[in-house]
Amino acid sequence: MSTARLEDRPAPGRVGDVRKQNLALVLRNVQPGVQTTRAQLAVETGLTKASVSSLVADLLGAGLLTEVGITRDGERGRPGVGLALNPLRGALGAEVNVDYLGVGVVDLNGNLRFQETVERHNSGSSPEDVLRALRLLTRRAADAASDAGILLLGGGLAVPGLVDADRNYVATAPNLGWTGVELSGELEALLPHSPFGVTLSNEANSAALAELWYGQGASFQAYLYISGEVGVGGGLIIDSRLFTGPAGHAGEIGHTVVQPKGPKCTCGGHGCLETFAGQEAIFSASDIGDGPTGQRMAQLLAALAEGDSRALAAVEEAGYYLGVATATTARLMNVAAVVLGGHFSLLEEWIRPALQQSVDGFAPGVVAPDAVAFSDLRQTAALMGAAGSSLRRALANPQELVP
Amino acid sequence: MSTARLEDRPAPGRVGDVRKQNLALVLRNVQPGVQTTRAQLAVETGLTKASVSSLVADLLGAGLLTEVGITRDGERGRPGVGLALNPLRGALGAEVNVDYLGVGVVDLNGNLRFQETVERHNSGSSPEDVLRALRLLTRRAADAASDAGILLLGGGLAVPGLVDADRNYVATAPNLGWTGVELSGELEALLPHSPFGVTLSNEANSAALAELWYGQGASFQAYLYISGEVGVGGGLIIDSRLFTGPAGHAGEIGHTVVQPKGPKCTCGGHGCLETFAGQEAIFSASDIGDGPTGQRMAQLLAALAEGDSRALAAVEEAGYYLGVATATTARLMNVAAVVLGGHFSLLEEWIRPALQQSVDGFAPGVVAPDAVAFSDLRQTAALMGAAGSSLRRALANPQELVP
DNA sequence: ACAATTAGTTTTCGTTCTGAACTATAAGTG
DNA sequence: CACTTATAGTTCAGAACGAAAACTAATTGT
Repeated sequence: MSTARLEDRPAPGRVGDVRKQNLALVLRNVQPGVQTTRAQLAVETGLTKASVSSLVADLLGAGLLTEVGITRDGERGRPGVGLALNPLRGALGAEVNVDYLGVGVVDLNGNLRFQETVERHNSGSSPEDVLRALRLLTRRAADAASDAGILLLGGGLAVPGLVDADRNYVATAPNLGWTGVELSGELEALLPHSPFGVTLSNEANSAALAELWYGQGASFQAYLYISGEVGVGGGLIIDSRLFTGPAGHAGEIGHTVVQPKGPKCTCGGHGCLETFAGQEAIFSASDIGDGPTGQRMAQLLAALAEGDSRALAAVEEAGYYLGVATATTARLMNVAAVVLGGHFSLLEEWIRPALQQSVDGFAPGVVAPDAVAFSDLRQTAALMGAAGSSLRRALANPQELVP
Repeated sequence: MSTARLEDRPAPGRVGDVRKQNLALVLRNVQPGVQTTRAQLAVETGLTKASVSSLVADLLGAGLLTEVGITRDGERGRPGVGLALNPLRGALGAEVNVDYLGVGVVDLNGNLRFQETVERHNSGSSPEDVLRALRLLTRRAADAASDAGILLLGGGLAVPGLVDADRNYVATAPNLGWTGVELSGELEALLPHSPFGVTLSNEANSAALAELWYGQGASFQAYLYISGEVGVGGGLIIDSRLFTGPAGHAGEIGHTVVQPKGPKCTCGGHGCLETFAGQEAIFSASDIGDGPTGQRMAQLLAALAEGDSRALAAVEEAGYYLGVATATTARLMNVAAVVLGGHFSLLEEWIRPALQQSVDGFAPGVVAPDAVAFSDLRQTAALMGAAGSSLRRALANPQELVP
């Protein structure tokens, strides 16, 4: 994910880079689902009308913008020609998780135009088998996009593990049982010949981005996203971008120390957040037996609804330690909002008060009540984030599509 | 400090911005204390020789570079003209701390050309009084620079508190007793008419940067700096830059939660790192009475040397909890190195083993032994960092000095 | 019908980089 | 010692691009 950092320093400075920058600058000023005009873009970007006209011509040629007729606004003067992001361009999003596969198509306006999820126990299968199964889904998604006239510019694949996006490499995905998997060929096969290719991402990171672009996070520009799946994943959004850290693995909130005297964790440490807020921790503290995740979750929710004291205590404890981690993040990184996703969304009613009380105790006045949000993207979060990342890459590098 | 973030997007929107970028690009490729040539710069930057010659001419005119005679390297061909950063350009660094004032002059090659520290109990005085006293020092520093032929391009003032650098505003400096102080006039008075002015910074942040540019941190590009002064301050260096967080206040490691069951902290929370590793905590746990800090510190060191069990236990506990905070930072932010400064430097012998053991227990294999370093900049750290920031501003914006 | 107003295009100009040719200065060679 | 080779640096023509200003187009108001 050092890609994001490379973008920070567009450095050299050929004269041609100016146009590259300005193409992206103009495009950045076209909001999804909002019409604009050349004149308005000139005002917003500070470029002259002449430059904007020329840039827009290129962007129309690249298929990223479309003219949508005259915008007669009743004002005096010649009406502008409406411009909007081309709804017939999109990206593929895909997710491999422990017990399901998901695919989707998101268009440039941020609409989820197609979506399909199938249950599949992936922790036993080899990466090749899983990706073969996924390919059947992506092919259907690509066909659906094609039928709707949507051209897919690229795609993203989210997996629950540590990835190196630059090398298409999954370093480790504990819950899938994958280690050191190189997927360049498989990614290309998911969506052949797309201009921006298919890139790997971490599932919690992608979900965090989905929340930013398409969900609750839109109201903050900085927050900690905590995803309750089999493990406890995280993503840090700062300045409306994903913070990846020096080596691309930031946001591992699940293994921060929230209780030095706490129990041993699978990561080798102890007192990690995951040992209190992970699925297994909550289920076993609630005295819920083995079984499929969905079923155990239903049992837990039933127990909570009945007021079962063990279940209530377990979820309250999870909320308490989520509060510790949130307080520490707020202090250390100056990130004073938190969005909870995955299974935590289902537990909002019980987690919210415990978390708020905890965070107020540890960092008074730092995290306001309206800075605690719960995701409602559910199972589409990661795949929408993966698709969104691909769309952002296209929007940030429009010159690659200019003829 | 949103300035730092603006620099992230140097977007060469105008054609003229290209030159601005390239001036900085060329300058960035001249290492302090290392000679280079136009030809070498052309290779390193990827620009043509023609462009580099033109850019270098401007930089010579701006006084940022100097020609240092012919570099006859014995190789065939015409020898290049040596180019180096102009040692006759520098910046002022100043620090207001609880019990001393410090000033210094750092030149473009990173040499501390002048330095003076005076003891002064500042926690009682008003900001006006303190800055008046500081002005006497900065005037002497400016005179010394002038005598040495050094032109001061700007300056920096480090204070132990939360600052808003863009508005020259100290939001709060608990240990000085300052709240909501606006210092624009005072800063200008410290160094009148300098091209880049004098800017405010947080003391721990500046020390962290000094460590990066002039100290131990040079060997890492990402680390957590922890400063033991009256409080426990911190600075996060990521990608060889200071990470300021969304609102500019990141790095407050002293108030991260390391022990939920721990004692109440002055910040209103409890179990903060500062309650275990702060000066007061260590002194009182070591049974050392009141007195001037230097004296108490000497007592502590003596007790440790004698093998006093209470002192040893106190410092060991501090190391243990510093390890917790370091482990959490490593996991959350993917920052796997730590540099300790301030009074912690003096305690290296006793803190190092406790910290290393702790961090290995909580995040095994994440922080290598050689990724734990102790500062040896002592009292000059903050002022060198403040001066360095000013020099970096100049080097990053050379066009402002081009005639 | 005509003025006023806003949208967008055309034209000219200045800036800055690139590339190629050219000059300058050294070390090696016979 | 002249000549070749290699490297450093300059000069100049050409191209890309945005800025500025003049111009055309399309609409509302009087």
